[in-house]
Amino acid sequence: MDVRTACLGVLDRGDATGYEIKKLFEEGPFSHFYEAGYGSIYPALNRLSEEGMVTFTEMEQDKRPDKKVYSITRRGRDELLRALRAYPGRDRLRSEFLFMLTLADHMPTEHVADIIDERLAWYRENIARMESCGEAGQRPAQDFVRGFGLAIYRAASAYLEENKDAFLVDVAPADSMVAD
Amino acid sequence: MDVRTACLGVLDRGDATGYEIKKLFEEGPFSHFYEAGYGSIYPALNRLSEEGMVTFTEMEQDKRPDKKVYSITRRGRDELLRALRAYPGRDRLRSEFLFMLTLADHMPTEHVADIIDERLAWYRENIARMESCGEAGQRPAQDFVRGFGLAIYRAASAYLEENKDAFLVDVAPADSMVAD
DNA sequence: GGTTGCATGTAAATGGTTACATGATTGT
DNA sequence: ACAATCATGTAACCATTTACATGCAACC
Repeated sequence: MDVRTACLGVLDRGDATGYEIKKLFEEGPFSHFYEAGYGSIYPALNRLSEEGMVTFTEMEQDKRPDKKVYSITRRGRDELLRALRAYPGRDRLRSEFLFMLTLADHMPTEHVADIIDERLAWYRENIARMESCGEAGQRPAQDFVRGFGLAIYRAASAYLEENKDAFLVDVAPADSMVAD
Repeated sequence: MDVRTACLGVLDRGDATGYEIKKLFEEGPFSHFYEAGYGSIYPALNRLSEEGMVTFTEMEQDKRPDKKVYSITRRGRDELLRALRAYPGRDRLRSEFLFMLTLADHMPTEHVADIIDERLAWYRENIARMESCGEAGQRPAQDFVRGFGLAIYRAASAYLEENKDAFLVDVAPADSMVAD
């Protein structure tokens, strides 16, 4: 699923600017399974608009830069529905965090602890954000997916909290390898 | 973390061919947080070897194609250690599955059910594979990361099992939108 | 005076996927 | 007869990241 389709998915929920789409990806209901930068969103919106999948209205604003508010068109919605008839491809995850932990025996124990603590803090923040923003049943689909993300973040942080100390002890003796 | 570094990480555990590295990514202890195809692994190994990060021995085999067994060098290990001194970047996850579920109200309920069931089957397979292969404490780091992956897969499949039916009912009335 | 938020974009570089090419052996 | 496993690679294509460019307002 490329940025193009993801933008159609966002615009299906309501009109938005490129800037807002980015915010939705990083803070809204998509944050835990999607992200994209301006460098891919803006070109995607331009292409979608060339193809007639979206339209936009230019809005002048007071004391703010002009903005383009995008709306999905009939054709865009058809395209989206077509994508929804298929089966989803596999998730693709690339975790530098887990990769590094795999090699924890080559790192000073303190650094391993730092990395895990940082990650725990990140989970806490994200769990809090996801719990607060939009608890009330807006759309069932949204709630279900948010619940899924929460369940995973909670499991991940619980695992780290429960096993972190034992792990650090297990890995600690290998510190000598670093001093080598 | 690009394929280059990931290959160094694998080779740090022991010598391997490009083919074996791919298998480790897709079935071994890296399967739940990394993947790469031959089209990126082979060029990465060639580059690493040009740079002196790895060496290889060509092995002729009976009734099998020749193979190149790669070993990490001193320089390669230094490079790897350098990468481990940094803090990991964020995980990047892109889930077409969750994206589609977000738009479940545009899909026939049966299709949603199919997708969820397929995903549940996938979790079951992977949980089984991860539980069997290498339960015994090989290296603590490996175990810890495997345990993390398992915890997450279990949480994900539990969530789907527990909430799937209610979700399908909640989303069902919107079927009319599809018939539109 | 510096940072953050709003707002849009481009160009180059990176990095990865996909499709192709080859070919023997083993299993169904 | 056909598919899968072992084994290595290239070339074209694609998508995405990163760095850059602009500029005002609000806040600290």
